[in-house]
Amino acid sequence: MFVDCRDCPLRSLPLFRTFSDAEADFIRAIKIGHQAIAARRDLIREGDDHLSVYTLFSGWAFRYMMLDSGCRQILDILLPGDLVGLQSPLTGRVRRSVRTATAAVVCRLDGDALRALFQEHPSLSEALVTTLLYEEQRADTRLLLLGRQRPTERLGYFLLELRDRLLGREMTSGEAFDLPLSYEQLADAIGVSRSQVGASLGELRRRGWAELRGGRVGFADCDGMAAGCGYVRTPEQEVRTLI
Amino acid sequence: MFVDCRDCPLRSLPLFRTFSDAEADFIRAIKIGHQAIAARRDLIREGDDHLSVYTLFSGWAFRYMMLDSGCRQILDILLPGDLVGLQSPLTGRVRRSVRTATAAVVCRLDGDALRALFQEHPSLSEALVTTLLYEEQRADTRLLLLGRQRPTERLGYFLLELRDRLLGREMTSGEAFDLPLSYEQLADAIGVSRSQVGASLGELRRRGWAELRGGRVGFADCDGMAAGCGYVRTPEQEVRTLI
DNA sequence: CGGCTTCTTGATCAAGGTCAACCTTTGTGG
DNA sequence: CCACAAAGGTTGACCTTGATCAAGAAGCCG
Repeated sequence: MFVDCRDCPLRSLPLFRTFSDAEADFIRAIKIGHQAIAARRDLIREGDDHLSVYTLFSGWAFRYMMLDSGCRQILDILLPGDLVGLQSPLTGRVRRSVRTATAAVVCRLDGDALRALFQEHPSLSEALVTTLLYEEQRADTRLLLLGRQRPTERLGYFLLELRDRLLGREMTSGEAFDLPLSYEQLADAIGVSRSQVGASLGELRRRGWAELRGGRVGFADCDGMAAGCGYVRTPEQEVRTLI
Repeated sequence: MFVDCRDCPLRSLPLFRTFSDAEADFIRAIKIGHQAIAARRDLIREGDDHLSVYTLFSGWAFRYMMLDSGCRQILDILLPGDLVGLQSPLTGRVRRSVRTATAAVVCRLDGDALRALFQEHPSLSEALVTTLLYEEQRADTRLLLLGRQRPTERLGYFLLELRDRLLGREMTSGEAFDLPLSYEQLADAIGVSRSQVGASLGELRRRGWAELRGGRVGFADCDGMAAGCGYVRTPEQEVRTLI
């Protein structure tokens, strides 16, 4: 499978910045090709030193870190359009891994050639910095969540944030979406135990906010849930650049 | 007080990337001037929409977020050389605040003019992206810490990371340093309660790793402490750019 | 296709961890 | 000398965890 960047269905989403022809040509030139990956496979392993950069084209994945004790912390959920592994070519070895949650397709880019972006496409590098700053904002919010929120609020926030990100990618209407994550993965993402995930899901249901059944989350009262979980929508639109 | 960027004592630290003459001229041109700030003052307040960007010149500060409940989470400690508030001019309004811990001096830059950096200094924008990716790595580690570590390890990790960052700035010999943070601020930084900070400090002392007395941390066994707290030194050298 | 294994969900429970509140001590500056 | 802030410790109440188990779903293999 080879999808020309011009025809990339992600690119037409209003979520992503529009490219100039020169920028599109550049990205197409450093694109190596698409690559299909099965579910639950590591795309990048801690300590890897390779130079590839990927864009998630379809499917779900997540970045994570492990402790020696075997504990895992999921740092972020990756959705289509997200850039994966930019660290390697720029900062060298990285201490985190990336794993698919579902079967996925990635668009593989030549990491070394990507560095020419800064020399040749200033607007694109500004957009990249803006995207990174936006990611930083999301990371800060996750930090607040893990440091100062109760399990139920963490889970509620997590689900609401996912919903908004999926809305931007037109992957949900907003009422419900398929959540391809197990209890254990949810637990590792919000920093609680598996049993706590069960209890928190029960509480979300009891309050009439949301429900997880058969791998699908349904939202009954987003506004109430957002208020109860301290969720504030951060507009993602027109901020992200798709490389 | 006005310090010419060429004479900036921070710039000569091996921690920071060396600048070309053209880059130094550019930074000097967008520098508005130094500004002294008292301890415990907000430099940036949540929701502010101003266009200034700062570099912390001397003193300690921290980024933080508040919840409606009044809970605070300290997101990161800012040390001399750190860039503050880059988000505002690029992404617009931000949801976090920056407060000084000690009396501090900041170097104020024209945020709008800073955007010309991408057009005019490609190497500098690559260095900036690398610095942001390095910050992301630190944020990921804090996430792991908050999600999956016990209070004592969180505190130990926090202190070891601070020590390494101060070493890079030649602000400590490595044996001890002044820590201008209250118990409450430590608690807000590592996501535990004040009483837990006391208990954790006691445990660090009991294990013969480190001790906090009179606002000064002393390290007795860094290697043992690093092993016990899961700390892995991430070399900060030659990664950071000082704008 | 059927039977086997493995994984996931969802619950319960005791053990242990954490918090907010309170108090005393220490140190600082007026 | 006093007022005030922070350090440092204690307590009971509450929350979270890890273990365990049973039922169901999903995947694998002959």
